[in-house]
Amino acid sequence: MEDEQDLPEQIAIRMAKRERILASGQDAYPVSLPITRTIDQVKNKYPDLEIDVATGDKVSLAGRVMFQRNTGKLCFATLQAGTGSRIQVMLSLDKVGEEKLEEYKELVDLGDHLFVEGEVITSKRGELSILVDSWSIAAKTIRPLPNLHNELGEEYRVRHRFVDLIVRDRAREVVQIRSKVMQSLRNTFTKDDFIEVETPMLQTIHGGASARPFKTHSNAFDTELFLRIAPELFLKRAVVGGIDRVYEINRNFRNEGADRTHSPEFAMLEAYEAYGDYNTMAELTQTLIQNAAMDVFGTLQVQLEDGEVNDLSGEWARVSMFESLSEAAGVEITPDTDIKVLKALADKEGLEIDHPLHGKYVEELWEHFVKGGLQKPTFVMDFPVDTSPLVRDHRSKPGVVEKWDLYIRGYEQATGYSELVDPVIQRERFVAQVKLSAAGDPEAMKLDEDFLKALEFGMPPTGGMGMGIDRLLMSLTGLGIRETIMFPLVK
RNA sequence: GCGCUUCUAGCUCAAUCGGCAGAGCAACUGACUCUUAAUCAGUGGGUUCCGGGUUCGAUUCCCGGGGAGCGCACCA
Repeated sequence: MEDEQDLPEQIAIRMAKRERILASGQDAYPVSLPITRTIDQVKNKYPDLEIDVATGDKVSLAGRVMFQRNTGKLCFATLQAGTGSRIQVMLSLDKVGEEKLEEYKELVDLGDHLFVEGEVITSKRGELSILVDSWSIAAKTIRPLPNLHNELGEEYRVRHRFVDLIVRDRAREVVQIRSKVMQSLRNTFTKDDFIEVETPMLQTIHGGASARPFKTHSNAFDTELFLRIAPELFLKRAVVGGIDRVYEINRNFRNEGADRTHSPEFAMLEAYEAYGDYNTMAELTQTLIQNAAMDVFGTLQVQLEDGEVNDLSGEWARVSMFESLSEAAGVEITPDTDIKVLKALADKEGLEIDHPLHGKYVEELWEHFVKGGLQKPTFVMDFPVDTSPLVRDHRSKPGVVEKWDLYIRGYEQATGYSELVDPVIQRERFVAQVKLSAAGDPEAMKLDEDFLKALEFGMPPTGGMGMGIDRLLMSLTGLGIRETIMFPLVK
């Protein structure tokens, strides 16, 4: 650290206090403290004491000083636990003595962790308090907390999430909600006999999705490696190996733009079920999300940040992509519709699409005409074949594949397939992707020989689904993605 | 990647048609044994994001760079 002269005033003063504590033979950062109670335990034990009561109950506890009200001979402070619950402590001249009271006033700042021993009482105003017999510093804070009476700025919140978590209840709450949602998802899977695995994040060939990857280099293998854009191809290898019900919740990395709904690293859930198909995966997905809402909020009418309600109840609608598009566009559009007709329609609607694939036009037109109107949870079924290289052809409808996307409040929330398991067709699809890649599409998939070899050993009929965890949190809270991720990337 | 907006004290924000940079909270000194955003009196605290230019003088105007926010594009 720089010279004390150069430090901001408040930091220099606190550094000096730290020195004073150490010089007096005390510890500014003791390794352990004889704590007998948490703040929550005390509050739960005495929910409604009368005014001015002395319980005779001696406790010792610690917390962060959030408010201080120092007077001549009786000082008040509010301690906060990690849970956010708070309790008042009182230091009086007759209990702690003149020397320790002075020392308290001189050395203890807002933000410090304070340890106190004393009796549980209520003040003359009726507030549950600890009447302190003795105190010591539990951890000295060098930097001042921000002012608690204004909202923190957006950038400060994200760059100093540790401070945000101290001062803002909602920040702590979101962390807890996220943890509970993860737990609920895992419970649902466990009840359904799925097992959780972890597959490689460093890959020699990236696959399983259409996206630009992050590249890195292995010194040991002297080779280029990619951070995974999806776990899909490894989870399918697991299914080939007989892990019939398998899922993974872990991070994916995509070298794309970041905005309110996209983060370069994001948590992804993928699940595969042998002898399932895209219908059973739709049911599973609905169950996962509804269970999460019930487990975390106790309701399927989820209250969002802006006051709106996200209604997740009932059986979720299923609509066909081509049918819903035809209806909204007012013209019949099928997999056989000439691509020139699609291009003309796109031009007429002011869409700038320049892509060789028929399916790309269908998807873009669908997003233009239909997507925004899908507020209630809706499975959009049966996608174009040429944009879905890992999905099997529809069992009865020609020209489409058995794939759905789940939309909630206009956002893509999850996707599900009847997986393509025919190694010959899968090879053809990869070859088509390689041609796109050669034609300059940076997101086209690469041909993965090892994955094809796995399919050649026989993959059972399988349903698969993938869901963005951060997106799920957004649907359940109405927050932006950077608020659902505790430490989002900032430059 | 492109466009618009923004960056001032520890935090949240004012102000300047280009002329000594302000407030609230926080901090410091003092008073106060029932406060709770304690109160009262007083005090200090700034590379106005960085670099260059114009100017007697730039925090303000211009150019370049950086961070952030919003919109568009791409994507989940």
